[in-house]
Order: sequence, then C-alpha cells, then structure tokens
Amino acid sequence: MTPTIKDVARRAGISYATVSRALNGKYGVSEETREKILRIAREMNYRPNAIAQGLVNRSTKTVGLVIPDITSPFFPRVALGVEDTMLEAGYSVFLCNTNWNLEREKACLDQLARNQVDGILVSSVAAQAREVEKRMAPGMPLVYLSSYPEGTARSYVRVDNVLGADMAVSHLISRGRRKIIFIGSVQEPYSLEDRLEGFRKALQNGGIAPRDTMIHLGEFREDSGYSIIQGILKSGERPDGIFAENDLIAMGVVSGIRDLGFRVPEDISVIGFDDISIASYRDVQLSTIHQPRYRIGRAAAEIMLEQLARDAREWTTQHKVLEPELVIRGSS
Amino acid sequence: MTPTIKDVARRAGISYATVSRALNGKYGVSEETREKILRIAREMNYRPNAIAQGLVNRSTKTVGLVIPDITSPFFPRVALGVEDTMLEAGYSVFLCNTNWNLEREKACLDQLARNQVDGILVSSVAAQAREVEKRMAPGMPLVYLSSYPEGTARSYVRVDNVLGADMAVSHLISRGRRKIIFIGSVQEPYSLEDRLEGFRKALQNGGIAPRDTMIHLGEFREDSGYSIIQGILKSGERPDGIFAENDLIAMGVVSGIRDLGFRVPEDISVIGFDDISIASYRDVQLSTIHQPRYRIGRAAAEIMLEQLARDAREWTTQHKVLEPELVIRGSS
DNA sequence: TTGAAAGCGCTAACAT
DNA sequence: ATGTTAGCGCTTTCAA
Repeated sequence: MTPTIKDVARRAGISYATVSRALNGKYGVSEETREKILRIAREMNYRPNAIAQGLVNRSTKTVGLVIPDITSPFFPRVALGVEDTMLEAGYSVFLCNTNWNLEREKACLDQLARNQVDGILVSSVAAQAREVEKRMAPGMPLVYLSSYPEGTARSYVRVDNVLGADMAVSHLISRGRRKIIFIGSVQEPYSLEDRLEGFRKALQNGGIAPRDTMIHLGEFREDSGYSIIQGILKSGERPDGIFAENDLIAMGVVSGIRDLGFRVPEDISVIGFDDISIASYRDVQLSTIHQPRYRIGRAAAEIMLEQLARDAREWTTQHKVLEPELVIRGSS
Repeated sequence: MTPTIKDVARRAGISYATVSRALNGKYGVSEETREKILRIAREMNYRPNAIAQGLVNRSTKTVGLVIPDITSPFFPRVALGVEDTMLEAGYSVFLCNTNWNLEREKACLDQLARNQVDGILVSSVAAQAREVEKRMAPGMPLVYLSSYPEGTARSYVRVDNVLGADMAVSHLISRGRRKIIFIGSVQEPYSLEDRLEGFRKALQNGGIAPRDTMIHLGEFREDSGYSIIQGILKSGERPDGIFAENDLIAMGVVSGIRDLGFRVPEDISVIGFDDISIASYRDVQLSTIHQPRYRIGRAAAEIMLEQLARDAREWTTQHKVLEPELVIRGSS
C-alpha cells in the first residue's frame, strides 16, 4: 500500500541499498543518482518506515513522557517544555497520562518499553524507586520530573519547595503578619513535607515558634480552602496571614475570608503556590510562588538528551533544583 | 541487553517459533511446554519488542492524537477522553502538540506516519482537507476532532456551535435583555462563524434585527474582552447583555463592566462559551455554554476503533455533532 | 507438538 | 559508485 524503499528502488532501476544511502545522505552515491532517487521518492510520497529503521538502528528517536494529570494546571506546560526541547533535537514525544494511579503508571511504562522508546521522563507517583525502575532495562535513560521516588540513583529535576514555602511565609512576615496559618493537603505527601519545612523555617527566622495548631490539612480543591478558613474564623481565631499549599486552596481561602466580611489583604494576607493561570486574572490577583513549569520540562529534556548521547556507563546522575519565584499580587 | 525471544528459547531449550506461539496463546503448544516457557519468560523479565511485532503484524496498536494546544483549558480533557477509550481497547496514544502551527502539525502527522501508528485523531488547524490528507496513506484511519477542514470525506466529532450560541443568546433574551452584543475573536474563524450564526439566529427568533455594529472582534484573551467592553461603555453605548465567544473574553468583560461601576448581572448580563474550570470558581461564577470535552474525545476514539476494526473499504463516514449545555451561574 | 525458514522494511558490512 | 547479503526480533507458513 504505502511505498517501501524497494518500490522506490524498482522505479529508479537501482538497488535498494543505494536508495537507502541516498535517502540518508551517506557517502558513495553520485550526485546524479542521488537527485534522481530523491525526486522519485518525493513523487511516490515515500516515507521511511521508522519501525523498520528502529529495528535495525536500535533507536526509535522517540521518548516517553509520563505525567499524572494532563488536565491539571501544572503538567501541560511542563510537557510543552519537554516536547519543544526534544523536538528541536529530532525526537518525538510519546505522552502518557496516569491519572495519579500507580497501576496505570506501570502500564504506561511497560507500553513505552515495549514500543522501544529511547528514554523515559516520568513524574512518578511511586514512593519507592524500585517500583518504577525494576520494570525498566538498566540501559534505558530515565529522568524524573518534578517528583522522584525514594532510593533512586537516577537524575531528576524539581523545584525547591522548601525555598518556595520559605519565600512565601517570609513575605507574609515582611508584611507584618505574625499569626500565620498553613492550609494544605495530604494528597501529595512529598511536596507537602517540603513546603511544611519551608513554612517552619521561615517562622523560626521570623522569631515565631511553629506549632502544629497552625497547620490545617484538607484537599487540593477550592472548596477545601473555603471551608477550612471559615471553620477557623468562625471559631473565633484571628489569623492575619495564610499560606496555602496551592493556588486552588488559596482562592477558596480568599473567598471564605471575604464571605465572612473580612478584607484581603487588609485584614488577612493570603499567598498560594504554583502560579496557575487563574492567579493572574483581573478579579483574582493572587500572590503566589511561581513554579517555572516550562523550564522544568526543558531542563529534564536536556538531561535526557545528554543521557541519550552517551553510553549508559558514562551517565552522570544529575539533580537539578530550580528556584521558584515570589509573585506579589493583590492578596498580600 | 534486554532479552529477546531467542534468549527465552535458548534457556527453555526449545525453538523460538514455539516460544512465540506460547507467548501469544496460539494453539499447538502442549500445556506443559507453555507453562514452562511462560515461567522462564517471566523470570527473565522478557518483554516482546513491539517494534519487531509491528513490522510483522503491520500494526503497532498505537494511535496518534494531534492537538493544537496542550496548555489550553479545552484540549486536555478531550485528550483524556481519547486516551481512556483507546487504552480500554488495548491501544496506546501518542500525543502531539502543534502550537496552533500548521507547519508543526504537518511535521507531527509525518512523524506519526513514520512511526506507523495505526490511526490518527487530529484537531486540525488546516483550512483545507488536502493539506492534511495528502500526507496520509489512504488506508490510514483518520478522525477529526472538534474542528475539521473544508472538503474532507473523513469522519469528525464536533460540538454544535450554532446551537450553543443560540442557547446563550436566547438565554439572555429570556432574561429580558434586548441590547445584546457579541464579543469574539477571529483567531478561530471556523467556530467564530458558527457562533455568529447562532447569535443572529437567536436575535431574529427574539424579534431583534441583528446588525454588524453588535459584533466586536478582538483576541482570545481576558484583556481583549476587558478593553473592548470598556471602549463600548465609555462611548456612551449601553448594552444590557453580552455574549462572549469564550470564557476568557467573558471574564475580561465582567471585570471591565464592574471596574466602570456597573453591576453584573443587574445592569448587564454576561455569558461565555466553553465552561473552562475557572468559570465555576466561587469568585467568578460565569454563566456559559458547556462543551462536553471528555465526551468529544470518547466519541472520536470510538469512531477510530470502528475504523481500526474494519477494512478501509468498509469505512463509513461518521459525523457526530454533540450538543452543548447551558450553564447558568451568577453573571446572567 | 515442534522445528526450520521465509519475510516484514530497513541499514551496514562486504563485494564488485 | 553500486550491488549483494546478513540480520535486527518477531510471526507465520510449511515440514517433520
């Protein structure tokens, strides 16, 4: 149906090895023949079968990217960074979505391995490195993105969550806030831990003793922030600064505060984390910690390209920790 | 490095043809041998090379999905619908992102074809079917998603934009609005046309003569909606209902109105299109037309699976037009 | 029930 | 400069 290299060779009246050479720009083909072959190939709308090439070359010029949630405000821009970088280098990206589901993540990893991708970038939900790495050939380049499991010797790229939380809370303190509360979620234990650490660190630096009563955990949703802050305010407690573990929660917090008649930021300052696109909207104007999502993707892809270019024995484990950025808007 | 079928055969002391049969559950292998082979394969962590299988079977159990913008509020959920459906049927999905760029779209299509995907789902930015279809083997299943080029004989799934716009504007009229304005963008000419048609239709049904002065075009951004509505109001014009071509514009419109001291919805009702997640946020509460994004993806994938199961000569062109839904919130 | 061998489309080593 | 051929990992006849 679709023409193969042999069809082109037949039409050109020449051996198909020569056609292969001409098509791949190798030496040892006369200029004349090369042009003729190229012309005929174009005429026939010939496209090389990457599957067959991959079988011979043991490389498919393809990498897999596994992310937990394509519909989140976070991962798509990361994916874009990966894709742009890999595309520039001549690779295609095979994107898989795991729905925060470890079983589905494993299935994706298997599928990608079966499809002979040259490397895998993964934002894993696994807690232990073994869970993901045991299903991977040891020679397969693997880069973790934004989160990484315990006990891995592989490279990763992530954002400094401790620093980000520290920046957020230090900012609240610099605004004269002293009664500061953390509202977060256990949904992503890994980043929670780091952000809590940054929270405590900033408090101590500001001369405030961190206490567990300052920490409230719910879910990663707007509602959750809304009801938690309302519970706090209705109990008579009067915080003057809120650090929310992400922007969704922060938005709920702002609404919850305003709905009870308090003012943001005059009475209570609020700051979130992530800098999702809503945060900058005119009616929202949420202060937050910006995650360089696109750059996370790019950095991971660059590490991947390095591994791809080297033999597995020459890999160096790279840990790239990107700095987040404080974005001050109207809520603090 | 990674074990092949021959390694398994050698270890089992049996020909690799038999191993192939055993692994694929074919007849003609004794139960005893089969179990032994399966056990050894598992022990060796053998995984079949899908590339090699694809070469023989002429099927890679993989489809390509080409979308213009992975970071938009629209496409990721569509992609999720596609992915879930294809995964259930044993296919993997190769996702590509074109950045609304026709050249990049063509490059994606080429890449996918070279990688021998079994079919392609595409939300194309091409105006003419030839542009995308001429680079595709005629036997390659192709389904258009959410938009489709002129002159195609292929199947597509889309939302009824005329109906959606009609619903939106009829709703404004039912709220007693008579001085209604359309604010949109030329960025996506195809959907613009349909939504304008629905706009005019609803006006006529409501006994209002549509005029070109009711139509204002800018860009698909919040800013654009903001400045357009402010221009209108500052000129002294006093519309009482606004239909924005998408939610981003609508949000800008709401802000623009409020910043000039008018009330939404008391003075002016506003309705958008798409139902992006922000629209339902507590502080936004935008009335809008909901697009069944996930179902669009599912429907397209279902058509794809049908084509995949049939010979190209038995394909039937399917046009699935999904109905949008009116969502009334606080802005109208 | 099992094995031998051809062949999928291609690249690369070896001949000519 | 060009042709011949082996072989990548696998499935599938055809023979035994």
